[in-house]
Order: sequence, then C-alpha cells, then structure tokens
Amino acid sequence: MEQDSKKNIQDYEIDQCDFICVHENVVSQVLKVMPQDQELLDLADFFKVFGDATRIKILYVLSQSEMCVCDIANLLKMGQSAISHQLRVLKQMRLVKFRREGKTVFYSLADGHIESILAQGMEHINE
Amino acid sequence: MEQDSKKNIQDYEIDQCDFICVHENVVSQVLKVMPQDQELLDLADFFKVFGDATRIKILYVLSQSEMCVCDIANLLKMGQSAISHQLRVLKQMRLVKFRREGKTVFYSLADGHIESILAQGMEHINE
DNA sequence: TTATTATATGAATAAGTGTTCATATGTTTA
DNA sequence: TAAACATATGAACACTTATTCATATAATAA
Repeated sequence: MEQDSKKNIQDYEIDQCDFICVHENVVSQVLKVMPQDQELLDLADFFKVFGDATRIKILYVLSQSEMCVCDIANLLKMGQSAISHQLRVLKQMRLVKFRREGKTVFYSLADGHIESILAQGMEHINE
Repeated sequence: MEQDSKKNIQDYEIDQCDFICVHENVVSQVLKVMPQDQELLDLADFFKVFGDATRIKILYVLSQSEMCVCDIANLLKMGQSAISHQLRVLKQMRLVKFRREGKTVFYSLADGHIESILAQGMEHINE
C-alpha cells in the first residue's frame, strides 16, 4: 500500500525540481482553474506595452488631451520617428485611436480603461 | 509685431520636428500637469514586471493560493532557477511576499492591487 | 559532522526591444 | 505639376532581459 501510493505520487510529478517537494493538492487544484496559456500570453503582451517609459509618457499626455505626433515629440523631447514607432505599438494593442485632419494625425486614448490602469499603477508605487 | 510674435514662438519650440507643427497651447498646458519624470519611469518599471508571461503566470497562480517555489515550477513546467529569478523581480517590486517554513519558502501576493490590475488587463483583452 | 533538500544567485548566452537614420507615403499649397 | 510638410516605416545598432548551468546558501535529518 505504502509503495503503491508513493508510485502514484511520482507518476503525477513532473521532473521540474531535482527532488520531490511538490504540494500535490495545491498544484492540482490550481491547475484546474488556470486560464488557457494563450490568454496569459496575451495579458503579458498587453502589460508589456505599459512597461516602457516613452509609451507611458505618451499615454499620460494623451490622457490630458488629444494630440498630434509632433506635439508629443516636442513634449517628450524626442524624435518624431521614435514617437511614431511607439504610437504604432499603442495602436496595435488598441490603446490609442486617431483621426486625420489634413496632414496632421491626432491621437487620443482608446477608452477609459487605460487611465484607470495607469491610476492603479500610480497608487501602487506611491505607497 | 508680426515678426516679434514669430520670434517668440520659435524660442519656445524645441527642434524635435523638422518643421513647425506644434500646437503651443496644448503643449504648454499639458507640460504644466506632467508628473516628474522619475514618477513616470517608476510607473513604467512597475508595469514592466507584468509584461512577461512567466511573471504573469506566477502572479496568477499565487492569486489562487500561497505556494512554494517548487510548486510554481511544477505548475508552469519550468526550472526552479528560472522561477526563483523571477520571484526575485516580483519581490523587488513588492508584488509578492514570502514566509519561510523550514527549508521551504512560501510566496503569496503582496496585496489586493495586484489581482485588481490583472483583472482590469483581462477585461481589456477580452473585449 | 555529513548528507540531503529547497531555494538563491552569478555568469553566459540567446532572444527581444527602442532609438536613430534614411527614406517612403500621403496631404496641402504654390 | 512641383515643393513643402506631417507622419510612417524598414534596417541597423545598442541595449536589455529571460533562461540555463553551475554553484552557493540555508535548513533539516542522519
């Protein structure tokens, strides 16, 4: 009996640690409720967009006002190309929207989520 | 008069765009309310921690239950060292806390903010 | 003490990312 | 039409970062 039980436990265990130190009950319970791998990858990609100072600054200034590329570049004291590249990233992740007016393109935040997430982040770091 | 005005405008403008395309009123207004540069850098660093699939997964499993390093490694099918390295990052950003029990170290989420931010991210990507 | 186990960490490597430069696209004005 | 302007984009380079490997540290058991 003792031996059978041990055998089964080892069958479940993956060889990730060199030795057996797994709390089976916890692991199997959490495995059940784990979202699909792809969803967590998407979530990481979403937050990755916030994880860059330039993009954070862009999002912040856009939370104050709609703005064209050149305005943003001037505000952040950065090149137009750098800003344009980052706006593309923000666009792809649907964090900003834009409208064209002649030669100028005005960008703005896509929705209220963005400001809300920024605010929560601020709360955390100011604790 | 006309000339003086133009001169002043150029004084304000930074040479970020090749040509003058700045909306001065917007730019100067937003400049007033911009947080300190360091605060936005910290905010980016904070979100950077969420911008990695491994760390997102760790945060997710810890949102379900306190867990030891080996448990996490098994759940994510990754090496113990990789998990340990990432837990250090999470620890430094005060996203997880830990308690020692003999040889084992149990990690858990530092506070409720974390789950809240994860949930908001999920909302956005599931739209 | 020594052996075993759980975790931590430094170094190395591979993969990813942000900016710059040059240039292309698209719009307006002359 | 050509010239000027605002933005977009591909390529290159420097920089960052995640994982692995080997090893160190720390706690327990023999």
